[in-house]
Amino acid sequence: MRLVIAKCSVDYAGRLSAHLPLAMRLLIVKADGSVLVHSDGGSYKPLNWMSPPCRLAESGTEWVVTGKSGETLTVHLEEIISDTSFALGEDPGLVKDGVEAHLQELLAAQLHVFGVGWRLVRREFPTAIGPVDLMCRDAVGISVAIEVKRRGEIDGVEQLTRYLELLNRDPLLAPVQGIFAAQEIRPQARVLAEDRGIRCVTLDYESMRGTDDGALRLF
Amino acid sequence: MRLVIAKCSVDYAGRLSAHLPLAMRLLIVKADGSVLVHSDGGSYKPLNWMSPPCRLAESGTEWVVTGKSGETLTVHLEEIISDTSFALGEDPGLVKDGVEAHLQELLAAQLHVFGVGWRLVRREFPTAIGPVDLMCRDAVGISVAIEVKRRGEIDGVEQLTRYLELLNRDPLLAPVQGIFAAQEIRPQARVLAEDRGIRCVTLDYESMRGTDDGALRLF
DNA sequence: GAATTTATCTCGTCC
DNA sequence: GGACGAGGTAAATTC
Repeated sequence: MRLVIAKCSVDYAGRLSAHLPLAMRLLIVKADGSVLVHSDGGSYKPLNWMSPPCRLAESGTEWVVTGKSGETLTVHLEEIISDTSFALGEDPGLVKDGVEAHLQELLAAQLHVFGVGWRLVRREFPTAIGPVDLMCRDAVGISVAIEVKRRGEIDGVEQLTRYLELLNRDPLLAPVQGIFAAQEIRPQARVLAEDRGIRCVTLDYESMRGTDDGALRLF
Repeated sequence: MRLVIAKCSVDYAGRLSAHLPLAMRLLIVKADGSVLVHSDGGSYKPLNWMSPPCRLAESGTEWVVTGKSGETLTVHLEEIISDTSFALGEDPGLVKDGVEAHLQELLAAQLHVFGVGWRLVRREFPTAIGPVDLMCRDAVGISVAIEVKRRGEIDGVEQLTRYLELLNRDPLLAPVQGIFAAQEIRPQARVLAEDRGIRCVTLDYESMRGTDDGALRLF
């Protein structure tokens, strides 16, 4: 990664034409050749940029970055304050705790959506064939295994069915009921689930976020 | 603007939770307090960031950036390779020649949308009060001044009126007709233009792009 | 791999 | 100031 602080003007010609008048800016040249032009404000979006794949041709005080489709970013360097390079290496990348995990978390805190008196046994309840998303007991103490999905499809019903079959062999747990909970449940999945005695619950993510217990209401 | 090259791990907690494992990265702290975490690849989008307005609290090897709604970006610095600051000053900002310039370009190549036998005299035809977007001659040699806008409003009609008034004083050009061409022409602007004998033409940008002469089909 | 949906969207414009 | 839509959208997910 190369960082250049310089007084420069920049022109872009591609889908649109854009021009940046002469000013002091940060130029970033990444390992893949992409170039970002940042000012000292605004959002994370650069004032101007060239996305990879692209090629940087440097000649004197002019950089010409050419993109895959022929679009060009031209940088005229007037005065270079700093020009440094660093070897950063590969980045392991961002890990997002996505929606499914969050839904599971919200549900664990709001078991009352299934009925009063329910209590959580544990999240990610371990079994020999994988963890059950939520293991609970209802008001009268019946075990309930809940499979949480963002989109409820047949695969998810099959998965829950396998868990239920296994769990029902355990005399300490049996009988175990099943709930298939998802933001959206496909008709075929619903038919299959109900045919197998599995209750289907569609979840309203937004309202669950809004009516949570407060600990999750930070944002 | 402060640039830090450091081995760091980053956590974001806001609308979603996200984590960046330990790796060497570029940290940018802008004048408005916003923070960007960039790797040496990917797009112009940072791996993680905090948008202004926000507040950076630095304590030892930990940065905690808190956003307006309470969301936080936490950076754990393991090893700092470089830490430099620069005064960049205000940026004059991006000038997009975007659609208007492109429309002018397309129109110049497709004068037949006005009528057969038209020819272009020149684009950006200079006058004492500014350039006329397109100066043409129609099939019988009458001069036509065309004002091109993305959105046709009264201002544009006034502008064209001033040009026409000036151009019509030139015996080599007069009489000069006017055309007000825009993707969308506001009713008031249309009324004013037609009242002054200026022809209004609405342009279909997409179809003009689609039927261009090929030279413009680079992107 | 193409099409569709999402986004800590950003950014402008209109009302 | 909020609502609405486009974006050099980019990126993830579904088909």
